[in-house]
Amino acid sequence: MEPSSLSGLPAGVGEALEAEGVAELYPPQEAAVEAGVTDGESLVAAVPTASGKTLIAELAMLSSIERGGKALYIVPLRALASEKKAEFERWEEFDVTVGVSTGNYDSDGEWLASRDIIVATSEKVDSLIRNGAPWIDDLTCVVSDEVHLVDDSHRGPTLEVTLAKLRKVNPGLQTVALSATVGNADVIADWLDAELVESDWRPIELHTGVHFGNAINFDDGSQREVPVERGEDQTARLVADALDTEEDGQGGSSLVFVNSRRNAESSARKLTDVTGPRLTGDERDRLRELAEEIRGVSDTDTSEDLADAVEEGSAFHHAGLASEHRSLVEDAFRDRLIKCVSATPTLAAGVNTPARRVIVRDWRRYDGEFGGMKPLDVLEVHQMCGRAGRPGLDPYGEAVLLANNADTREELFERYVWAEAEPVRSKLAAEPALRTHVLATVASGFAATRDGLLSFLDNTLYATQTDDEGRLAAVTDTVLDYLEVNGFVERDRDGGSEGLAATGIGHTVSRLYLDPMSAAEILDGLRTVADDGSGPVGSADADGEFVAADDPTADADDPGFTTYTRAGEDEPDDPASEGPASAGDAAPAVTPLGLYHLVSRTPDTYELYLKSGDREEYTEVCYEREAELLGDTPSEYEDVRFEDWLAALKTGRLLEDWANEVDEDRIAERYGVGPGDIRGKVDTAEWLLRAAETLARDVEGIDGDTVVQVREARKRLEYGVREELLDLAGVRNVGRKRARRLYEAGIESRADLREADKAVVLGALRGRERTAERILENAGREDPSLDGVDPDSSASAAATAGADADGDGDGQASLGDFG
DNA sequence: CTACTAGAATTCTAGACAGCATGTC
DNA sequence: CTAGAATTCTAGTAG
Repeated sequence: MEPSSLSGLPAGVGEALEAEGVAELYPPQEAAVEAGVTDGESLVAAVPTASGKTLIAELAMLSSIERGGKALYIVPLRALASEKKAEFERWEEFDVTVGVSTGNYDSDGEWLASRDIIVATSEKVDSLIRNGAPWIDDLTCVVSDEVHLVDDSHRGPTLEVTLAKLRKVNPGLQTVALSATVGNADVIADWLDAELVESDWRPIELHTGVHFGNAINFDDGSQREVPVERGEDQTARLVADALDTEEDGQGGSSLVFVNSRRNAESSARKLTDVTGPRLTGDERDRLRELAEEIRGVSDTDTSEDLADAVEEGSAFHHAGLASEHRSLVEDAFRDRLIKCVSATPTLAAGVNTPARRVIVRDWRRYDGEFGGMKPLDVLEVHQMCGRAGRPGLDPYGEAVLLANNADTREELFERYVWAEAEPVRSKLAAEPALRTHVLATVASGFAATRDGLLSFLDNTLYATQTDDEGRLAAVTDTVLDYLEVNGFVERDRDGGSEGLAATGIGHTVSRLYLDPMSAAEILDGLRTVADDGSGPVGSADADGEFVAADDPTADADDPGFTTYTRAGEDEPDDPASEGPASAGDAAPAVTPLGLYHLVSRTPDTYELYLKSGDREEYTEVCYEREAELLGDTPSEYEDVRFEDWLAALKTGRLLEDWANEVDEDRIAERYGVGPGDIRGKVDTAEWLLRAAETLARDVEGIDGDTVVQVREARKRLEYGVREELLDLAGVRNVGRKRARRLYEAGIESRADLREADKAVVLGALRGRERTAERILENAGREDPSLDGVDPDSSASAAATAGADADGDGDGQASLGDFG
């Protein structure tokens, strides 16, 4: 089928596709057209990666727009949002406009409403629905990319509920779901009332095989000799083999999947022996430049190690890297400059980074819940293998699993090569998921009664595939109890069907996109500042499930029997809850650490891993600074939550260090994290503190002064500075480093910048004239020009004595009069 | 006394969404 | 109840 023969698309689109080189639709695309994607039919396309799924989505969206509609494209990752946007922007010449909305990158709401295609993450869509984005009910077509992720226990339920809501708001909505090949695509199609297109067809052949001994055995029966001498590294030989096999005059790149960050780093270092000697002089030069760029991103060991490897044509890729690191590596790999990337699963599901040869070195990964090394899901391995074969560059792709004995080889064939991906299963009926979504569903008016709620939930994948009717209702009831006890919903049990309504604070929590348990924890923590009450009602255990306050061992899977009491109501043994605190027993002061610890122990923050020795170290810190921690410290010996408390304390200290201007490399070393982790933690904490500020204002019984403390703690995280630099760091182009230097030179505030001796400013900024001029301009100085000014060299030395310069010297003067 | 190495003991473990208002060194 | 690879430590040996 030729693109130009398609009907229903904007005029010229078919021809444009042919001009792009799409002479014929791929078979799955043709099947999709036959199933009616261009006529507004809903469709589930379960086809391999890189077999033209995106075009199916484009056909659906473009035809929908041609009929006067509006399309939404839901992606699983923020990084994919920009990738898709760039892809869709080629339709702008046909007057099809594209907008993006993610937590990172947001076009403003009104502008978004005028776009024809909107790309967003599932969480963002959920949030937009909660906040009543006006264009939601104008949608005529929604595409859900990688729908098989509904299987993910953490994020899957959001996608599931969001799709259900979109379809509820908009009954005629065309739903196009793109999925990897999974065991039960028919069930997904059933759920979405959609046609099903299922296919294994790929535009580039994929050979999957297992290497053991001296050869790779492929699934088609063929063999490739890759001898490995004793003591030689299997992976290295396979990478070398791919590089030495020229197609199109170039050797093939490899992608090595390993099971931990450390392995990724050490693998990259080792493979440097393979890639380095095969580089051309020109490549070396370009790689050296790239390495410099990488070093410039961050001055941590991680960054340094990456740069060292990259100079030799090898790289590693994992979530500890800063996002700039990641895209530098991805781009250089796509440009064939980097010959081999050793990666954790970040690269299996992320942006498009194909390689000639994919090597799945580790097929088991540590899983604490499982209690050991757990074999990867078939789906995950298939996704990794699917990265093999670069369209237009490779005649075929090769995916190789590694075995170190004959038995393992057979097992790998059985388990992965021949196996079908497992069926997708909804994870909705779990407390953490329902806690959030039940509240949001009630708060945004999708249900006003318990029956209404259950019937809404009946539109989810969970309902279509469960055989246990009662479970969802049972968990829902548990969650409703929790939400009621914490004051997020009100229940009216008088009528025939129990009435449900979100309270004011419940609405706020829903709109802020907080896990209700996070909100409860934060509110409780902030309240202790005022009245030192007892703990929250039901507290998070390691999984974010909640357990009854009076029975920490309650089985969360058996929700029927837990009961809850309002905080402080009947806990006679707790002396703290008896009567008001005596006059001498002043409320504890709020410190940044207290707040950082508070948000870090919330289920919305990932826990840092406690290494050996950390337990002792942080137990000590915990006792030293117990007065600062908000809420009651669990007992070291009796309470299972103590471990989590310490992990949160570790995170809290990391944040405190950041706000105390500790260098990035120091923090990375001290906490055993990468630059990407630091940014991630700081971001999350910033977000939660902002939410905390809103909550604190919205709710009674929290001191206004506390709100100010929360804001300051947040701002200090935002800029990564101590209190006295807040004003300076707010000036554009002034970060934590420059602010500190200016301050040491006696320039302590924005006002000082406007008045100060230019020579001093220039000296503090180490003679960078352009930078200094920009900063002066940004600070609002009338005459920012630095022509003919010589830097004052004494200003670059730490001159604390110069602090008596003109200006008020109060670095935080502007803090209170905001908002 | 140092350098080296084999084997034992120990260590450590993937990923990443959201709000809000504008810009690090 | 359950793992395994990489790194570090240690003891033994050679130089």
